[in-house]
Amino acid sequence: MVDQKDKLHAMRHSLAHIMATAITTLWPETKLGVGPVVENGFYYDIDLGDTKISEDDFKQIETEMRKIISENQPFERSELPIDEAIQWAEKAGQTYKNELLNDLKRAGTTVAKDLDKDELGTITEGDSAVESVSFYRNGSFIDLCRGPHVESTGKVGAFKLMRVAGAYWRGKETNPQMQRLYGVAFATEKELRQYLHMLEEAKKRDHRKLGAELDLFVISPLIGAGLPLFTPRGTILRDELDKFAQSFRLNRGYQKVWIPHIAKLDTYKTSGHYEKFPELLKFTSTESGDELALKPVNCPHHTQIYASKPRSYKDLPVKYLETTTVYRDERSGELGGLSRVRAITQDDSHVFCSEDQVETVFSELLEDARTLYSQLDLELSLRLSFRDESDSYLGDPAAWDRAEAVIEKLAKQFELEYEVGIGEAAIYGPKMDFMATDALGRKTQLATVQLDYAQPERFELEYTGEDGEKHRPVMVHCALLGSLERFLSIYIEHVAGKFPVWLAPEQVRLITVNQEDKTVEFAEGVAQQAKDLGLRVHIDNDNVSVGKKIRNSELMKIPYTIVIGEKEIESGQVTPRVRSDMEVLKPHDSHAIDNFLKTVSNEMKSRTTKTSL
RNA sequence: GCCGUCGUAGCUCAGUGGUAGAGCAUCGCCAUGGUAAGGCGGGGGUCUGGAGUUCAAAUCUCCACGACGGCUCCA
Repeated sequence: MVDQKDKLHAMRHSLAHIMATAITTLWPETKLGVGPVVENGFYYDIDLGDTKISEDDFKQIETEMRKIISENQPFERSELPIDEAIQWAEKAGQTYKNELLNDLKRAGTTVAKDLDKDELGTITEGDSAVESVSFYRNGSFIDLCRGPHVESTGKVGAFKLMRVAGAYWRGKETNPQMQRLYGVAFATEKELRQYLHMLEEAKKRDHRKLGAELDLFVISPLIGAGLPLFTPRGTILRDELDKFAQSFRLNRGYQKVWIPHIAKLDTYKTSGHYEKFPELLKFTSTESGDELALKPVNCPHHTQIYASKPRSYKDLPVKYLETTTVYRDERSGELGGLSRVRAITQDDSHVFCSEDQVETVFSELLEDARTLYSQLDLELSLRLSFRDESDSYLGDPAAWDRAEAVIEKLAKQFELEYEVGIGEAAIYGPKMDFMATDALGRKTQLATVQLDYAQPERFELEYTGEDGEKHRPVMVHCALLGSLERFLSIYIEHVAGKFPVWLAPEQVRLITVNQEDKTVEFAEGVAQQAKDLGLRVHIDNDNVSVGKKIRNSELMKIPYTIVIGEKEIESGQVTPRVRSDMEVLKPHDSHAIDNFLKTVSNEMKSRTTKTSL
């Protein structure tokens, strides 16, 4: 098994070399960057000066690659002293490789992050961190490379060039931008075809496509990019999800609050956001002269509710809950569908508590997140986001250490799978992020629980302790869904638009067989019964065929469709048509109308994903 | 913001320099129906916007805007 994985890795890596070989054959002036293996394939960064590769060139490159593959050139490894390697790079005009080699010589690494830390600025003659480097040769192509590779170019499996993208040299925005050519590769043609097929399937459940088809949200270029507008159906989804996520915390004594969406700029100067985030959206009120900003976070507002009166240790923990929208000026190229937007609605909560209450508050939220996500059928894992050694964090380092220790302890206690992300912390404290895995196996951060020692300090929050002294509370930030927008982008794709009954914007559709008064009146009666049970029901009385209306209902992914005609009016029985994905025990039974509606209503209340019809 | 691709009717798309098209949707008429598309007809486009080349531009060139895929960023 491990061998297979290593072999595939070598194939992909070898393909990166073969692609570089093809490109340097076609464009001899090409300067090469790096060409590593990535998930499902490989890429190579190249710089052709003013010439740009486009996807139209792929056919030519692929043809050249196949030529190299059919020649079955052996991959030969050789070792070169570092100084000779540098000479080679200079002679070949490979400036990027030259830079890498010099870093290797100087610091023994090419990892930019490590280099930044090191203060190994000078190279003394004859002294280097690395003695020699390895090269791989196939045909006339030579590349600095650690390997390993397959034996020869003929043994690389199936591949396809996918796309070309811009990528900064060594990932730094200030560096020149190179072109990155991505390819996918698998051991066999069959696996490649399966992968490409999976991509097609993923496209079908793209939340942007489903958002339009199911009439959930729209994005108007006039209103602006990254500012989605939710239709009546989409708003039902938002509200139901939000109600569900809030219910956990309401049960634990959280109290709802409300805040305005703007604040004086001073707020964010105090909180520290102003300094750190230039994307803060500010504007000036001409009347008062006050500088105002749209809120990029909710915590400062909530701190001021806390600070509005003296607090005793007996009041703690104080728990506020609010689903509200924050505004961030994300850069234009970063926006996309609902996953990155400029108006972000968070199901946010803030707890003000003493340090010895942190653990309880935190573990309650962990518990809730676990229940919530399992009910939504999403798998969770944890990422503990801790600080790195840079100085861009607020607050006392000793407090940070305590906080990080508490978080790691809880992660272990809950026996959740976790990884530690160094440098992923928020400016004011460490975080515990919940990574949800969706139906396509992709991991996204959704829920987050964050400890904060910094903001209570900055806003000078206090409570009076048992000892009669003033103490500083600790804040715990939490969003269980994260942002409603991003959550929906994942969730819509996870369920492919087939929402469980309790979330479906329309749960029951009544289709009339004809437009006679008798039929319409009967359907209206059924609809009213359904509404009385709290169900979301629509009547389709369009003057088209029954078959067509059934199809429309199926396309809209309505859980239950029932046809109303002579038979139903006389018998008072209906034969529900159940959406194709739902587990049905006895599909074509007929049910008394009120029993049917009650069953659906119970399914809604229990938030089940199965049907008991 | 940067690199690449794309922008034709509400949607999906055809149209390579010479009179703007199809399917679906919409509207009307006929058909009054039984579990995934009934029939016929009508309306709808400054071909994203602007400038240029040309006798002639949806089509070629440049600029702007927007969308998509990446990079960078993400409180």
